[in-house]
Amino acid sequence: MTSLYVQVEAACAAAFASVLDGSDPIVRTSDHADFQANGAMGIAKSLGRNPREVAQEAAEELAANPLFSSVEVAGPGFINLEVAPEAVLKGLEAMGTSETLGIETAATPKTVVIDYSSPNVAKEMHVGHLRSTVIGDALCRLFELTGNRVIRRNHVGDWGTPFGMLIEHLLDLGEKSAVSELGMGDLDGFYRQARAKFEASDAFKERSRQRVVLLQGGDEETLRLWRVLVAESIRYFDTVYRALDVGMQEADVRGESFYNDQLDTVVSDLEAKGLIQYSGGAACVFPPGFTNRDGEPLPVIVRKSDEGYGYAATDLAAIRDRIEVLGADLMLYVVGAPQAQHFEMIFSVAKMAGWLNEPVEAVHVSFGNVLGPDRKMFKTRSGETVKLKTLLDEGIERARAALAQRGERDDIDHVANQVAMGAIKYADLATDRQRDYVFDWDRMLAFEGNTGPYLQYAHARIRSIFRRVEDGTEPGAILLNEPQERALAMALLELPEVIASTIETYSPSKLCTYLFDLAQTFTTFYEFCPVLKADEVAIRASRLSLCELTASTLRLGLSALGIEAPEQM
RNA sequence: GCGGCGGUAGCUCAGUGGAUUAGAGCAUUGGUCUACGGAACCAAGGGUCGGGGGUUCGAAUCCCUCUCGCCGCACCA
Repeated sequence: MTSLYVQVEAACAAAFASVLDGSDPIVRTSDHADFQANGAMGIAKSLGRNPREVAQEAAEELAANPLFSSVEVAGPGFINLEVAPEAVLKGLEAMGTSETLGIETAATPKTVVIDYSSPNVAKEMHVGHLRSTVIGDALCRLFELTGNRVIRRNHVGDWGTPFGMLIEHLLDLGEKSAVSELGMGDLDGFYRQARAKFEASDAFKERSRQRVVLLQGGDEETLRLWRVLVAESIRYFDTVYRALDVGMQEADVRGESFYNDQLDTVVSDLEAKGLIQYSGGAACVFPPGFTNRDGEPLPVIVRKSDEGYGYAATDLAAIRDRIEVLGADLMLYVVGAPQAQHFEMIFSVAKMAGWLNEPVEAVHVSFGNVLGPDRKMFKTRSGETVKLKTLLDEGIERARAALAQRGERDDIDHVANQVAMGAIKYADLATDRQRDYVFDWDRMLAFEGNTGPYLQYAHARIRSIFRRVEDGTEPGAILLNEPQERALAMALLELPEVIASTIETYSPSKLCTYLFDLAQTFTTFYEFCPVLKADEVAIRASRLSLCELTASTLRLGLSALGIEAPEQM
C-alpha cells in the first residue's frame, strides 16, 4: 500500500505527462483543498502555452480518477484536489493493519553508518555532546524504522598527547583510587588535576612526554594503563547513554586508536596516487577550493612534521574502513557546525583518493549550539561547561516536581524519568538542527506548547479513553461524517511522507512539527466529536479507531525520536 | 580578507524544489461548554519575513548587494 501522497503525486504526474512528459506535477498539501498541483504554470511556460489551459487539460484527466472527488482549476493554474472518501477510508484501513502505520520500508535497504556522540576519554560528557547524541540516535532509529541496516559508531577520542599526562596522573593517584574516581564519573576532576600538574610542573611535563613516547611505542605496561583509562571512561559513558535511553552500545565504540595501524597505509596510498605534497615537513593533500586567510591553498595534514598523525588521518582511515569493511552506502557524521570545513576537506580527499565514490555518500549532519537563557553558550553560573549527567539529573528533579503538582502517584520516579528525557530530547530535536537553540527548563518541561511532555500527555490522554470504555465498545469501521473527523484522518495519512522527508533532510524537527500538529488536530476533533458519549455504537467504534490510530502514530513518532510514550501520566 | 550557518509576531519557533489571505505555541484580550483526566475550544489584536535592488504574472522562498550575530580558516581534536 503506497501512501496517499504518493498515490496523488503519481496520478498528477500521469495527468501532466500527457501534456509534457516527465514534468514534475509539484504536488503539495493545501489550505484550499486536500492537495494542490502546481505543475501547470511551469509546463505552460516551457511550452509557451496558457497555464490555465494546461491545468484544465490535466484536470480533466484527474477528474476521471476515482481517487478524487473534486478537481478544480484555480487562480493562474493551480489544480485543487479533494480526495474521495473511499480512498481516505481505504488508506486508514491499510494504516491500521500495518506494523509501521503505512511507513514503507526500503525496497533495497542501505547500510548506514552513523557517527555520533563521540566524547573524549577521561573527559566529562557535557552539553556539547547532547545534540550529537540525541540527534544521532534519532537518525539511527529513523533509518532502522524504514528498514535500513544501521551501524552506530562512537568515534571516541582515546588517543593523542594528552594521554601521557593522564596516565602519569593515574600512576600518581595509584591505579586503584584513580579507577574509583573515574568510576564515580568524576572525569572532569581527573582531567583537570592532570592538566594542572602538567602546567605547573616541568618534571611532570617531562614524564608525560616520555609516557606518550612509550604509549606510541607500544610499551605493554603503558598500554595496559591506557586501557584502564579507556575502559573506565567508556563504562561511565554507557551509564549516561542508559540514562538518556539512546541506542549507543559499548560494542559501537571505535575510538581513534582503532585506526592506528591503518594510518601508514592511508599515507602510502595517498602517496601512491600522487596526492601527497610535503609542506614544512608535513605530508599534506591540498583539495582544490580551500584557502587560508592569505588566500593560499589549505592542506589536509595527513601526517604531521613530527611524524605523528592527527585527526585528519584518523578520519580518513575511518571513512575507508566504513566503506570497504562495513560496506556503507551512506555515512553520517553528526558533529557540530564548526567542523564543517574539516569534513568538506576530508570528504574531498576521500573522493580524490577514489575511496569515496558515487553512489556512496558521506554527509556532515551539522548542528548549532546549545545556548543559555542569555543567548550565549550554555554554561553554569560560574562559567563552567555543564556536565551532561548533572543536566539529566536536574531534568528528572524538575519533572518530578511538575508531576507531583499534578497529583500523588506511586510510579513517579519512572514517569519523571520518561518526562525529563522526553523534554530534553524533544527540545533539542524540535528546533531546526542548523540553528542554535536556547536551553530553557520551563519551556521544555511545560505541558503546553510544542514540547515533549505535551505530546506524551496527549498520548496518555488518548490511551486513557480506552480504559474508560464501559459498554465494551471496541474500535471498529471508520466513518468520516464530521469535518473534524476527516481533518484528523488526513493528518494521520501524512505520516509516511513526513517520515520520508525527515530522513531525506536528516531533520528530526520535521517529525516533531508533524506530531505537534497531529496532537492539535486531534484536540479539535476530540472537542467536537464525543467518543465515549456518542449516541450510536457505530460512531463510538469509529471514533475509537481514530483515537487508536492517533495514539499509535504519536507513540511511533516519539519512539522514532527516542522518546517514550507512557500509558499514564 | 575568504568561507559556513543564522536574522520571520512581545517571546520561542514553523514555513524557503515560487504560487491564492505569511502560520503555530507561549503571553495578552474577549467569548463558550454541567470539563470523555481541559493537552480545553472558538475568536481577536499583534509581522516593513534584517535593509536595499533585481528576475517574474507572482518572492519569506531564486539572484545581487549591504548589514548584524555566531563560527571556521596548516601540523589540538
